[in-house]
Amino acid sequence: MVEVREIFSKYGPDSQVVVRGWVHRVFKVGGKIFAWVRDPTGVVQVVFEKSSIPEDVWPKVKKLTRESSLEVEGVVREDPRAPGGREVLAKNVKIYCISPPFPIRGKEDIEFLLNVRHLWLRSRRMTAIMKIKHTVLEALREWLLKEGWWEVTPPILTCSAVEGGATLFEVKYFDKKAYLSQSAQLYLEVLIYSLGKVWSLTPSFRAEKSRTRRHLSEYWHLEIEGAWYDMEDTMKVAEELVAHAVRRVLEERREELQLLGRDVSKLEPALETPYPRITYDEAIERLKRKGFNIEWGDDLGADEERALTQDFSKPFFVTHFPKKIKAFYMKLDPNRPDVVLGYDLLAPEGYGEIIGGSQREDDYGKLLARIREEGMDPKDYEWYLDLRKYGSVPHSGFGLGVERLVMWVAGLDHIRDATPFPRWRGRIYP
RNA sequence: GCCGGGGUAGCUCAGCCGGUAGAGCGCCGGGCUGUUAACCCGGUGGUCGGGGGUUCGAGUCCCCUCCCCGGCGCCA
Repeated sequence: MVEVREIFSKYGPDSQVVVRGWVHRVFKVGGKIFAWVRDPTGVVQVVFEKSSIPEDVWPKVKKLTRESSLEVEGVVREDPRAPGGREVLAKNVKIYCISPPFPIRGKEDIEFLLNVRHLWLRSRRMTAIMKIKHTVLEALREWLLKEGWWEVTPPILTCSAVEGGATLFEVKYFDKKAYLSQSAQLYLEVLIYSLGKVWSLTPSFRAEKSRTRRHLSEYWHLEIEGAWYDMEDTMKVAEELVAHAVRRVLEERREELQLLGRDVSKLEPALETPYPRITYDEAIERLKRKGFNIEWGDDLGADEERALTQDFSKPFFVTHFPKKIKAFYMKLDPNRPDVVLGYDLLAPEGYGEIIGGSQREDDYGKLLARIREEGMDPKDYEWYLDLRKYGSVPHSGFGLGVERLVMWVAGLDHIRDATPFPRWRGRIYP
């Protein structure tokens, strides 16, 4: 058994090969049948000639359809008329399954494709994206393990909110109510007291009916938390981590990026760290100069974020946001208590936020005050507040949206394609 | 939640001032020994998203409703 890719590298003309896979496309021309056979590594043209295969096999080959599965035994030969310059002349074939007419032929609209997502995922485009995501995930893990971060496993079923109750998915938990995790952060904060530097990769859930191309209801969330880390320390982690992932993709997924039409020169500046840093104050100034009607204290909307990304050719940080637009757990800047020691990392080319992080409030009294200020019930955060009583230390962390990162790296125009089975705006099928 | 666009054959769509449903592709049959979205001939194809109303007559006009897509907000 050989991989299709190997026919174009390792196995030259006249090699005897056996390949198996799926019929990507089939053309029937008189006494010849051309089938493009796809496996996970590529596509090769297989030629069936009436005289080249056993007589009893021919009628079955005539029935081949798109996405039929088969195993072909044949000889490699060169032919300029074949895609890629090589093809396999079939000597024999075992057909596993003749498919009924395949519903996807390339002109379908997005709604239809989403309903047949289970079949659409076989496309070369989706395959390329999934391979890129694989490499991104591998790179993220590789970097963190190399740098001594402990991988931990926080719960998905949780008792409390992190980002606000309105966006929680509620589930039945025996005779109680529980919620699907929106973030592992609070649990990671628990674990730094024993492990110091921790990270996790988990699904996170947000019940917002977001109608944007940058939001999923279920997404893969990579979060880190480090004891004794201040804001700047974790910003360094963030930029090195992202740069490493981009480096890995550029090294290992060139072919896939090319298939997607991704301009890799747009990615190369991200290899070099540090990434630029601007404060929220400066962002507002820049936006005012660009003609935006925005005041200090306003959150950065999609248009504003997009406009800022035009000023940079690589990811960049925006830091020190007003406290009223950020979460309660962020530490206030001791020199300027109206802003937090928090940051976003925005990807260029209009992609925007891929990481959000901060130094955490480590003072019991101040954290309690912030919880009350936000109108939340301190009772729900008793265990979290405990962390500030028993050996509290300065600490910081961030969350990275894996699909956001993949979307930017792969140059996708919608986040739903950065995950095989997108859950967003209520979609749950297939 | 708000704003905009849409739902007609398996798929992509057309359907004018209301007059009784169309094309291309697919599929089926036939032909073709180099196809690259093959081609040629013949055949097949419909709860016009759902409900109600106006009308002699509704895909078309009106009301209600469901679903999908794009944008905003929220965030990673």
